[in-house]
Amino acid sequence: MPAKAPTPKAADKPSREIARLLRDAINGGELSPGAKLPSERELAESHGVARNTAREAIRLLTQEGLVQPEHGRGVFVRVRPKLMRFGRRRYSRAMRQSGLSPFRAEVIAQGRTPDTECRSVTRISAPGEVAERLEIPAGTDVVRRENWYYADGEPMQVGTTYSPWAIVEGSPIADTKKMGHGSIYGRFEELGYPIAYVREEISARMPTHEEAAGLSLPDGVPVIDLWHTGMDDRRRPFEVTRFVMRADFTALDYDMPVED
Amino acid sequence: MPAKAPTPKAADKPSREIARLLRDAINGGELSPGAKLPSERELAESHGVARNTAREAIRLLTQEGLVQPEHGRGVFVRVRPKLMRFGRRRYSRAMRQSGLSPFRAEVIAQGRTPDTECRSVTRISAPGEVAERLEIPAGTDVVRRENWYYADGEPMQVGTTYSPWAIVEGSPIADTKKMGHGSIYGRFEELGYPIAYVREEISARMPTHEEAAGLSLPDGVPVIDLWHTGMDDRRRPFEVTRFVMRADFTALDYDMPVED
DNA sequence: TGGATCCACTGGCTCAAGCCAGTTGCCGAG
DNA sequence: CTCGGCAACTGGCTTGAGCCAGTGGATCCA
Repeated sequence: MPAKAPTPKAADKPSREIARLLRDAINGGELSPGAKLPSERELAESHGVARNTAREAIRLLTQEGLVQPEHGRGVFVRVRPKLMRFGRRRYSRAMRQSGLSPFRAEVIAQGRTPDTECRSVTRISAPGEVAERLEIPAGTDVVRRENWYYADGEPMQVGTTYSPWAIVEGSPIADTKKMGHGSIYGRFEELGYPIAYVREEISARMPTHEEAAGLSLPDGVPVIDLWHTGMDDRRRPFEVTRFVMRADFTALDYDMPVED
Repeated sequence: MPAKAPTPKAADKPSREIARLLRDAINGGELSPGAKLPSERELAESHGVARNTAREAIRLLTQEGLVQPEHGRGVFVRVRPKLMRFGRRRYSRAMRQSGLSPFRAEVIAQGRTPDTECRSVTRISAPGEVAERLEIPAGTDVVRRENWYYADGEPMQVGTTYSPWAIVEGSPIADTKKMGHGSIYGRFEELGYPIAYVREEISARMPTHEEAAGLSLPDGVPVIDLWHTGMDDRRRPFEVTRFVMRADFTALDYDMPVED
């Protein structure tokens, strides 16, 4: 009869218990987005634990992306941004010249202001993962363009585009920073490479330090890592872009018919 | 001439410095995948810091997914699993009856053993995000099937499928656990809903506690959150599935023609 | 030989204390 | 009234200590 379970409650570790209480308060609406949590010291005192333990609870919630500490100000319930839906991830030839990339279109649709910046254009020898996708020998010369995409001034994604030097030599693609992403396929068409197929390979991971810093990512936000390959009507790849996107702002939609 | 920069090295916080050293050792190959790191106490002593500080360094690397602590054994360099590429995410009618889902195909291609388990089949009223996608009023009765997917016994993804009760009533879909995922579209076709279009909406995020526990996710691994909607030839949705997948094992490939 | 036990080792978690570094509002000098 | 500086907050990070809970090899007993 003594047994071992008078308290099935299992009274979790204090840090997890505090995290649970706060999580419930957030999900239950008692703490709404943007609200300030009690300070670490207050939490510690009110729960009768050391400050480190309260801190650990907050760390857990931060990792879950529920909450965001701001040095000197406090800990705030994260405002969940609307996901940017890069709607129906289909590519139409019309987009080719329009200069309206899926990114710009979506940002404008959300009533925000898009901005794109080409940070660098360089000629390098192709890294393995690029060469593979371009179906060229590793080490072949390629042009690398690094583009940053902003919404209301906040960086949202980085796209690094590679094209074989042999194809783009002499074209503005090879040396000009000023070139909207949307119109780039027009340039390729002039070069004899009309865009006809695209392939996208998607994975997700935690950002590296550099990415987290560059994209001003809060803790606990993963990135979507998307390799985009553009191919001509004979399925010859002529351009690959690696996008690194904030996962908390990004959703990708694909829509496709089922084949026979 | 005195200026302010005799030490541009900036001597980072000790925990970050230790993390950096370990990271370099891992990336540089001195510590190869599967290798055991020095214990927390050793690290602390050899760097002249408190154990907590060494611990913090390891926490950083864990969050980056570089390293995995195992209670009672040590901290190990993560073995980066090969991504499972759910190749060319196109759906062919042939798949309809074959019982060979993209998941099973990929796992077998990797020389691993797939397994699928239907954990529950229940009748519930549709949550908002399901109703929206099924284009039915929220609260309408739907059948919910929860499927778990394993490779070599390890859980890789969970798929929760919802279909309107009105459609599947009487069919094995509505009450049988034993039903391969691949063959489900055959059933729907019998019911007058041939699969003709699919839509997939993809985002990524950190897992909830339950998901992390259920999928035995190590710290610092995000999940891919994929809503899959199956539609018939008139674009009427009849089935939606929400997949939650380990991002460290998953890559999704889409291949599509560019429209005019 | 085979099995249970023990112990030295690992990470997990907490405590109490202290100093540093952003942020903000208040208050007093000009 | 304005501006500078201070003080009282906030989180960030470290220390050194202690106990708990898995792991796995050595050891001892039947």
